[in-house]
Amino acid sequence: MPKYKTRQREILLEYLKQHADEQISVKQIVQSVDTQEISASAVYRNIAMLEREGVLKRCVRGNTKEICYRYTATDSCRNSLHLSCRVCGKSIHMPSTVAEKLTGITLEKMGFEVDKGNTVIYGICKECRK
Amino acid sequence: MPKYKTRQREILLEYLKQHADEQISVKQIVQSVDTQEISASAVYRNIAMLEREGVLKRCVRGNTKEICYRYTATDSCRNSLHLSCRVCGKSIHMPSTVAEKLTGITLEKMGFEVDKGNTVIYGICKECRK
DNA sequence: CTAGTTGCAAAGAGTTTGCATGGCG
DNA sequence: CGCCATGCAAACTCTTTGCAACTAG
Repeated sequence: MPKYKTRQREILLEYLKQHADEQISVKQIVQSVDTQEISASAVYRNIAMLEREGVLKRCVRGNTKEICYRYTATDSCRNSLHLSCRVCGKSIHMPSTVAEKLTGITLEKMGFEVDKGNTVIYGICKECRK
Repeated sequence: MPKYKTRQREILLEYLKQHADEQISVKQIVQSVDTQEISASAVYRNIAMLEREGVLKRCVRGNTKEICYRYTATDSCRNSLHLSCRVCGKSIHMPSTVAEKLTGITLEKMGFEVDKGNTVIYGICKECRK
């Protein structure tokens, strides 16, 4: 939660919301947003802050060397497991019926309580497997 | 499989074997090995080659910004899921019987093939739940 | 001998930081 | 007005690359 509301922050948040389903790198953001509107350093500073605040979650996309972020303010993400394709970078929401099954097994067999909102399962999605 | 066997490569492979259980970044390697023995650029070039050859596997380490590698000539870690406790920080290895069950469900229900070596499930462990 | 490999230094790429200016509340 | 945020440019760090010298096979 930023202290002030600035035009730059609105632009950045708007961009992030529009890409809420993807995992994007800061570099990508910097290259996508209009540099006339928001400078690179402001992007970096804001991203770091949003990560600190828990609005963005750091994740890694398999086939690049870049650290990526996912926008997690929309609480659709908060309590569900996500699958992340290391090939296309897509983030897939796992239906709660399936998620409950997985977390149930983990709890039963391992005594481990899965934090769904914070767990990302990496692998290869249906389309990319073909 | 390198074409030639050089002293630098032996040093690097020796280092990697000794850290086979860990996920290390190239930066770490560069800082650890004796620069008198092997230059940074040789480390980078060799790591890239070993990755291409499948000897090293790129993987994700949760809380850092670095891309890490794991030596996978020994396939001990390659095929197992890990649980990470948010409270005590412990990393727990999940037995393959349980892991197979989870990945099986994910594949069946979602068509998603889980990359076990790269996935970390966050949550709270048995002891910390009490 | 030949082709792959190395070290060095320079170039690149991405990210962080210091500082003066600007703007939100 | 006070403080936080921004833009710019410089500094930094990590990584890649060009090139001449070296070396394994």
